[in-house]
Amino acid sequence: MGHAVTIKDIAKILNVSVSTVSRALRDTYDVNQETKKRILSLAAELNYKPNFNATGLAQGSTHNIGVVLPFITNYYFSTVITGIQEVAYDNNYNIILFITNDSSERELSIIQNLSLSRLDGLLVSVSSNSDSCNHFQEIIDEGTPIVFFDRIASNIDTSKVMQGDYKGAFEAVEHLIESGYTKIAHIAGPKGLDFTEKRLNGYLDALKKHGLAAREEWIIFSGFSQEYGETDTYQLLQCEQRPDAIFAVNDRKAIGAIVALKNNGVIIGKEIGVIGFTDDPICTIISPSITTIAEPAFEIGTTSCDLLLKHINKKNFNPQEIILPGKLMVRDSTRRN
Amino acid sequence: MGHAVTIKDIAKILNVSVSTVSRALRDTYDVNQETKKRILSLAAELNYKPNFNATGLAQGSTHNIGVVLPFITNYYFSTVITGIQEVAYDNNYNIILFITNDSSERELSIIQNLSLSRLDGLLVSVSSNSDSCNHFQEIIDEGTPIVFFDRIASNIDTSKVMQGDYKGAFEAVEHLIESGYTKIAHIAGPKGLDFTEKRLNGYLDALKKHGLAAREEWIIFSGFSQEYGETDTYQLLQCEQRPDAIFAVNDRKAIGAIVALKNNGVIIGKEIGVIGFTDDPICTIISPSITTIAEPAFEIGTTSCDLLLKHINKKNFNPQEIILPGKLMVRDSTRRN
DNA sequence: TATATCTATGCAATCGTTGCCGAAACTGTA
DNA sequence: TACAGTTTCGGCAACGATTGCATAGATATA
Repeated sequence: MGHAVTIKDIAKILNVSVSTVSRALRDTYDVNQETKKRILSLAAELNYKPNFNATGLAQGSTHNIGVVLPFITNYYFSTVITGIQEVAYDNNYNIILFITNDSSERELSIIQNLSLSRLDGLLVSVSSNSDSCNHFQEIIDEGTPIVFFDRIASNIDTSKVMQGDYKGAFEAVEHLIESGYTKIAHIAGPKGLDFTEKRLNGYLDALKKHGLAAREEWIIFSGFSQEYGETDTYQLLQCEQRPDAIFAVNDRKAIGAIVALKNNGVIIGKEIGVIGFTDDPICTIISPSITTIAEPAFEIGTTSCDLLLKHINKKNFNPQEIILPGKLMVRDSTRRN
Repeated sequence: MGHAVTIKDIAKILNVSVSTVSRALRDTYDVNQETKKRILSLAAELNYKPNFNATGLAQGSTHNIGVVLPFITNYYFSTVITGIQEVAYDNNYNIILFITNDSSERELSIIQNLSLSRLDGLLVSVSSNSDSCNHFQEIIDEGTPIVFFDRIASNIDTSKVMQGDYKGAFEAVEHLIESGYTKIAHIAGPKGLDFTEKRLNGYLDALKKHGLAAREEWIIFSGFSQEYGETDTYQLLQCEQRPDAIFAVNDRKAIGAIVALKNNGVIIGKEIGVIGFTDDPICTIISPSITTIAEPAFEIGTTSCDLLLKHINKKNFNPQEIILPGKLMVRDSTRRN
């Protein structure tokens, strides 16, 4: 109904020019204290809200940032978004959500149809099967900053925020060793993926540091789902040398391991220890509760958004790569009694 | 770098007026087939993207819809959003996310600071402790349509999309009865909440239909969390007449019930059946797996978004209230052997 | 008193697009 | 040939805000 109040309305009522109103509102030019006060109070009274289409047009900035990610239906990503949203809200930015369903085609289509005029910057976690990242480079070249988080495009020169996969894995395995486990298996992610590698290396180096052997049959690469966790575990139970602990690349696979071990009557913790990665809330619900490395999802969101705002506000902000440490959460699945 | 290509650039290159280009691009006015073809192909070649700030300004519409909800870190809401996003994407709308953290103050602050000029419409699920909904009415009065989903503001005359709480509860209890349980308890939500009432009524009516008694001591009102589910269940186990089945108002409380029953050595399914509501993925992970009523979260998202688009596009679209049915998912927690 | 300086404000162009009005250029009809 | 009717298109004024430039009036300086 009616129409939203504009600076013109205020100008007419107060019998001043629109430019005066604009300047008073933005507190940046010389405006008589008295008139400024009148303008501000009338604006408040009329509940004036700037039209962002107009400001966007005039000064080339909207207060929107785009968030592009594979899913939001899991603990990790939804928590990251909550972190992003927190910083964005505090800085008066809005977030526009783009979900790729982890499909590179969808991702490409989203990026290509993106109306950059609507966005001041972009926060992205690339879909797992997208190989080429030229489309991101083009956006950066056109002047819209991008910050990558979690699943990064490593060949693009911009800020990136990741969790400490290597260190987290190292710490996880070291925890197993310190708890007295010595025959430690790893059910890993798909080969070739960045963080599969990093977590694998953390695992290997922890073993090496403590003089433990890494047997090839104890390392299984497969998908990320619970089902893979189960089948991987059944395979481990067939090994000539049966392991006494399992480091899973993520919590879902750890859950699969738990299920498989239970099905085989193995007493978890006592006979075989299990540790995961992520700290999905399920870890505390399932029995036994699962020891895991908590990923700093919320902080990943806040840091990424902070960085992006810096890129937006300082033209030539130097790209940063930030690695946030995980945190060991000790629970029942690695308690020996 | 450079600047995005505009309609003016195209006009200059082709030596036609901007209005002709605009018309050709929008395919709505009379433009010579030949020139239209030239314009379209040049636009494609130059990778022209309309500036939404400008179109928004000119015709008073952005292609943005706002989504206001309490959380996104749970299965239900993140799935709803995924549904919303799906429809929005297909119709070339973007979604801007506002998270209230389930706080009415935050909700109010968000709504009051909303720049309506940036939004064509709003999809909202109100925060649980917000009593007054005047702020929503004001937005509607100013001409921005709102569609409520899940947690609705019942006194506002606009479209609403909900799940079938009453029928779902009815069906859940009937399933228990058909499975041979006769002494059915209900661990409910907080008193006074809309869907606490509806699920309670479904429970009561199903009992009545089958000539079963509803004992007061078998109905416990408390919070929504797993912990409440546990304490409620301990309380039920103390009852003079011990129930042989529990209908939980949601899955989290059902999980609590499972935990409590396990702790007391009760064999779930055989001695006491448990049924939940939502179909959180945890239901299939936990053991025993939990029978539940699946809420149509994704469909709630798509339907709400569909409705909102109708409100946006037809000025006086008649508000509709849509109730989407849940679906019984039978699992181990209600199998008697 | 005349001139320089400053403060406070207005004017008008601009951002990219839409949409109304009307003018050529062309077609068809009498 | 004259006139009406179509097509096709250009001009121009919005939309709401920002901003460089100009200027009126007040004040200070000589």
